[in-house]
Amino acid sequence: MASPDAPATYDPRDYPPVAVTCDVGVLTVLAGQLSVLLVERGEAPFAGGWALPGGFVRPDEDLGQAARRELAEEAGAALAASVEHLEQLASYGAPDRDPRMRVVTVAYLALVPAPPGPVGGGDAAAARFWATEDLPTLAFDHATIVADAVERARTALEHTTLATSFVPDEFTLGELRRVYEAVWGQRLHAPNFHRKVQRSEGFVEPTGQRTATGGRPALLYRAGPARTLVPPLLRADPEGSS
Amino acid sequence: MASPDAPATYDPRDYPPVAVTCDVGVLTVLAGQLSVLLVERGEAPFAGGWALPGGFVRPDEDLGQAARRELAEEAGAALAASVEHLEQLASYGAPDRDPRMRVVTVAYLALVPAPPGPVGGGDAAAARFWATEDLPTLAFDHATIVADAVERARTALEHTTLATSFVPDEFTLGELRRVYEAVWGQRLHAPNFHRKVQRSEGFVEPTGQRTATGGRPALLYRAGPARTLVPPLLRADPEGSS
DNA sequence: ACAATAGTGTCTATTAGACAATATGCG
DNA sequence: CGCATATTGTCTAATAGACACTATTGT
Repeated sequence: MASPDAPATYDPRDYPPVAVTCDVGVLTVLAGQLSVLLVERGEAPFAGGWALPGGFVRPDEDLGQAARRELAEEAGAALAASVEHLEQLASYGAPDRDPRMRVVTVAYLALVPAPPGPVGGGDAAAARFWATEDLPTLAFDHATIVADAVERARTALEHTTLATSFVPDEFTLGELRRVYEAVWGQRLHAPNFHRKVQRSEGFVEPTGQRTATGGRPALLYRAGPARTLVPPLLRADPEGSS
Repeated sequence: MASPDAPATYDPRDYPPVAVTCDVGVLTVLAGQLSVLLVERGEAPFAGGWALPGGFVRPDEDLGQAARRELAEEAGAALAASVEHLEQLASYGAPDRDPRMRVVTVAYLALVPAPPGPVGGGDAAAARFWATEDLPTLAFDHATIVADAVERARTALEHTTLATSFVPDEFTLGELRRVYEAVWGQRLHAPNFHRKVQRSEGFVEPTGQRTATGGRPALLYRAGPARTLVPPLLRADPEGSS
């Protein structure tokens, strides 16, 4: 780790202190909109502003553990328990990203099904989901982190089965399709989507049950064992090729 | 960042110190083998062992800058200058990953063309490329980081034009195909590869020049403006779908 | 009947993957 | 020539994308 013959002046103990935090971008699909969980800050800096849930990593805790703990503390145990997927997103460490001191944050991406009621129960003064298309001003560099989280989610849906993390245990293919439509921001052709999902080995498994939702009852499915989608489900036009 | 009402005991200044480092996995294709640059450690822990180039992030430096600086210091300016692509890979922060103290490392992935001569010129006692299939025992958790870097490179070649980072400015499609074969560890059908590359808008541009290499002279190409590959170039069997 | 959602059939243009064949250098 | 590598032609099975159509509920 230490450069083998770094000058003695670079003993880390001589450095100005560095803090390491974890921030979590919790995404869900709410009312047809890809949404992210934000908490209202109670203290400076950015007191009263909105930020991602997160906080300092404790001495004996791994980074992923810290992300889960902070999520439970700030957004409530119920929401933390509903997290179906948690992965590391990226780290952000611009020297001036926190006015108090040097802080490097390791950001995580979490996916949850739409919560049944209002979120809360955590320490934060307020916690709610915001449509990613209509965000308030965010503290620190959290707008960048959210943008990166959204982009990661978009590509994850192409190559993995993670879309099932946005729906309840049992779901219809229509619900799954609406997840794709919300995350990608584009309409999908229902009949073709139906077949492509079923052709992807291990993506979904029928339960045998049906639901009624105002039209013809739909078959219910469960997430299958596959984690990657072969072949991938590609967006029509990701954003140009260059 | 700070949990709005975290107990006062979690002021970061009270914590045992945390250090932040950057480690760089420099990949290249050497002698038909996907290879990674390792440096021999001069000091404890793991003195005499092999590790990724890297070191402590300095107070006023961004994470990516630290990665570039450490690379130049430990592997020589020539190699650092040949880096055609540098991206953040992931962060590693298990509490006991460094025996000296709590160290969180932000790992970067760099891609370079095969170096013309031996690497070196840096501070490290020794620096050389090792085939990723035949690595020595690595210090810290660097074996995990290398494995993640290799996996990232494999999928990057499917969806991006980054394969061109492994070859010189001007190259033949045969050289490009051999990069894919080395990184993916599988043979590719030359005629079909040739056409798929040319059909991918903006992947490569002909220079008009030719080379002779023992067979029919090949046309030389340059990297095109595209950064993403549409359609993607998919591996035959990535590793199963589940 | 009509609206609404689910699901199937089928056609066509495109593509992937395999193989054959040709091109052009070297000894 | 014979060998090696590059490049083009072409065929076939599979796929994507579009559209028409049928199915099953509630009002």
